[in-house]
Amino acid sequence: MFHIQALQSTNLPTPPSHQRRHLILAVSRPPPTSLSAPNKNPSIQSLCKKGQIKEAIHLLTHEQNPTQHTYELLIQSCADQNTISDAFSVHRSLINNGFNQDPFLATKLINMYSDLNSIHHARKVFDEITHRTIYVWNAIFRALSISGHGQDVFTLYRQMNEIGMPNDRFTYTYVLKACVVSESELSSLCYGKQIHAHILRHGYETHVHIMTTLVDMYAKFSCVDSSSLVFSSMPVKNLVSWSAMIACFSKNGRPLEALRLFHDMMLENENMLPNSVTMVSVLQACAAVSALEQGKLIHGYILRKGLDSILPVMSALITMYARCGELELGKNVFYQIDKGDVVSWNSLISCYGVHGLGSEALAVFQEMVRAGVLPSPISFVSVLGACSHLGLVEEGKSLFNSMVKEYKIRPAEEHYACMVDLLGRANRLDEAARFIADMRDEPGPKVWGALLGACRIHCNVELAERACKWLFELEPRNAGNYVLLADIYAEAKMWDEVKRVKMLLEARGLQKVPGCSWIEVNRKIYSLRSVDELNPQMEQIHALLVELSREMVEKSGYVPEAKVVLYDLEYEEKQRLVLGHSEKLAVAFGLINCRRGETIRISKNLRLCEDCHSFTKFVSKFVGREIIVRDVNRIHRFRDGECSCRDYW
DNA sequence: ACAAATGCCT
Repeated sequence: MFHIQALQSTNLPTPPSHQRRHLILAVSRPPPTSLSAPNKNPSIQSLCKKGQIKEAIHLLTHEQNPTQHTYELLIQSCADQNTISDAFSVHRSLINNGFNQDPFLATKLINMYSDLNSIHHARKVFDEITHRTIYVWNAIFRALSISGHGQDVFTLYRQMNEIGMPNDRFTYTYVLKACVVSESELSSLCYGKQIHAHILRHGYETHVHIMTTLVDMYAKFSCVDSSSLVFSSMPVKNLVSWSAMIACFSKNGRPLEALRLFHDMMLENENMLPNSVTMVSVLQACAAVSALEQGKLIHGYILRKGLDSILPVMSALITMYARCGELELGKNVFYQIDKGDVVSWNSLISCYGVHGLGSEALAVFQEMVRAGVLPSPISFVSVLGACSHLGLVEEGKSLFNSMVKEYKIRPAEEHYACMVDLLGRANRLDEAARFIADMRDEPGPKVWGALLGACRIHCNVELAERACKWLFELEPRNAGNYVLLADIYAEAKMWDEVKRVKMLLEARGLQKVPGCSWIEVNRKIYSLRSVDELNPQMEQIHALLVELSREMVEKSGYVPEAKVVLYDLEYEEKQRLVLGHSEKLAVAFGLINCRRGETIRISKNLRLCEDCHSFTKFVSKFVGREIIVRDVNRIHRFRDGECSCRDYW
């Protein structure tokens, strides 16, 4: 028997060079056959099961003949206990006992290191094993995908095909995952499409797992129609497939289709009961369209099925109520939670955030810290947003510092963007620009976008141009940036520049995202767009708007603000275009169709424009109704000619 | 004998 003394190195299982010769000898020895029954070392086994990994390792050092099964248990235990130093001890011992070329254990080791977030060591195991079974290949694909090393997966996948190693059904799911997490977005979608072709060529087009992963892959690239095509082509769909497709619609700005699909699922499959994951996506769709009645029905279902003990469901409920304008209902859900996690706390913080209650959001953040819940990066995004809304520059700066110093959270681009927004909104644009210049990381599109947004508020043409120089480079296909710049030029009456930006937009084949508003009437949800010919009431809606507008100008002093339209058009023409904004259509639709006295609840996919804001204020007084509009950021509650945002949004 | 798909808070 070969005896190799235990290695001293603490972080690497690789032996020093003078021992390699022994190792090679060890390698050439066939792995010990497990003639010995597994219960030969019952104590290691039982210690592993109890999670006492340190004690198990101690016994291992005295064990004369550890078997493959012993190591399997030890490796699993290390992964469960999350102790990497113990993992190294086990790995070293395994090498010393001649198991380092055992593919079964290599698979286990790769998975273990992956679970311990140590992709480097997982890769080392893979590189050093010479006999790579399909399990070993799949394990490294899984590990690389989870750790975000998509490019490495593609490289290895190509190697695997070159040496003629056949893929199996597991390979495809991992490689598709790699596309989603990969570093460079565009090339990954190309890869995804290629893998899709491989999958069809190998006859997996009916495989539920693989097809569902494909649906999700396209969803993550916002290729909603591709997801939908794959989904429709599936001869067999299970709950996960349906949930993936519903989530795809919810996450990609098509909430109505998410809700429709959910209802189709329930109708077509009597025995397919939605689970908590399905419910979360459906709640997100309700939130997106402010479908309060639908949301309440779902809430009832959740209670009946006992899904109200599941934190993600509760967090989604809180958000749904808040985004529908029902702060109190959202709070109630939060206080029904037994023991919340950081996500449910974040939900409550953002609950106050969308209602523009910055001080309350800050207070909840402090309460969360006092309750001993560690704030997450997202907690800071929310709370910095609150500071920005309140104009609390110093408070925001100190929170940012404590995030880095106290909580050791490395600022992500979102956090930098929050700071730029904070400074920019407070009309400290120069300081914001200096903050960007002093950043430790390369400023990305979110940061420049925040600066551009602030420039719009304060009409700073020069700085806006500087931000756009970067933005047009970093995300040339984001139409929103062009529109914002054109808005700023229009505000400054620089019509030639407005035209120039418009032409640039067209030359690049881009269109601004069309405005869309949603409204729920009698538990049915309607969407309205300015170019909508489908709504049978469109003529009635237009007539009402013209009449309202005229009467409010005469009787209550409403002044239409046509400046929000980019083009250098005649005033009358601008008026006509502005009256066609989707939220005004929705207001009129609500006035026509909602019961008297009922609150009109509208949601919109973009930011509320100034004229619509002013118009809705006047309408609320003129017709004596409460109107709640949620735009991308926040709630506007219009009552008696006033808005809850106090004209600051 | 080993391995897979959907979701909460920005």
